[in-house]
Amino acid sequence: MAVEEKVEMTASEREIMRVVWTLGEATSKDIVDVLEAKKAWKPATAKTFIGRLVKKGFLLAEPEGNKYIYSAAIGEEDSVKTAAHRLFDQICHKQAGKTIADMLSEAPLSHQDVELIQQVLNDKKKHAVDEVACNCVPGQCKCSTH
Amino acid sequence: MAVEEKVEMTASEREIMRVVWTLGEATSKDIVDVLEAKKAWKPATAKTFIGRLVKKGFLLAEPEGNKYIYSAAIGEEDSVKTAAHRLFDQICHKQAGKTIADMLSEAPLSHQDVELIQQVLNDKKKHAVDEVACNCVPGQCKCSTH
DNA sequence: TAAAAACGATTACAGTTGTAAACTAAGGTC
DNA sequence: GACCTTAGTTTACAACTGTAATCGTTTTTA
Repeated sequence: MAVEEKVEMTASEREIMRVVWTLGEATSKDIVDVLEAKKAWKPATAKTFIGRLVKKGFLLAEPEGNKYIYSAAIGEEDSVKTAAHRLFDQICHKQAGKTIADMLSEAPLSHQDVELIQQVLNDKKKHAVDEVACNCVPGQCKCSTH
Repeated sequence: MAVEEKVEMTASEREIMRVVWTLGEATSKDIVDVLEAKKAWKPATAKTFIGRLVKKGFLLAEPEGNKYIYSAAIGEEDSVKTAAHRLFDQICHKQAGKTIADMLSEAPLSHQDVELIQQVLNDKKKHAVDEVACNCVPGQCKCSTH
């Protein structure tokens, strides 16, 4: 089960996390260097985000000499999954299928990805329903007129 | 082509938009009533969001007597698509497939949805590549170790 | 017609976010 | 040992967000 992200991670903070997810363990210098190149952030900016991520509990800071070794407290996949959930929570369940179809049509995919998705889809075929139940409040989706 | 949302729509603002998308045209009262029921927002709160949406250009306000008739300046599907894009912009292209598979596996789908997705997937099969190109900065994804 | 209700506009105010400079303490360098 | 670099901490500050109260008008209602 995915980690519950009660606190939110912003897009900027995610940039920091990506470095840590990639490196496994990173010093602030590792992080600062990557983001200075990619986003032209000043070292102080990256450091602010590091501090906030530690405070939010997304980054672990292990003291090592006079500095810290940072590592992720949450997995990248879980985090992306949580972000995707947040998006889907904002739309009617009935629209989920269409939305996924949209994303799918625009995503760059490898043969392997296609294969994986096909497998999941096959499984879905067995459990699909005739009509997805609406999860909206009256007046907040067109289900009645569907 | 999807509308470019340079300005962002927050989750709270999207709640307002959903009412308008559903009703097509709405008065502030229509909106206030739905959100008062769903989110327990005070009328003033909903009105603040309405004002911000108008300023951001997501809502059109047509004067009608002493009030306004609100309508959406952007389609719901486009908006959801844009939001999905923003999410995918935050992850490595190589992860798109896996992420879609995750979302797919958790989404509530109807037979019709499954059919639609299967069609898109079939099309994808023809254009899938052997390996998706990484769109990351060095140090920000594990492509080198893939 | 005087009071009440409704509507939009203005103001408020704390918390979050993006962006960073300044400060401080520890370590390495000449 | 005096100084520069480095890492972390503190402070700054404007914009955006969530959450609303209040104000000024207009419209409805008793």
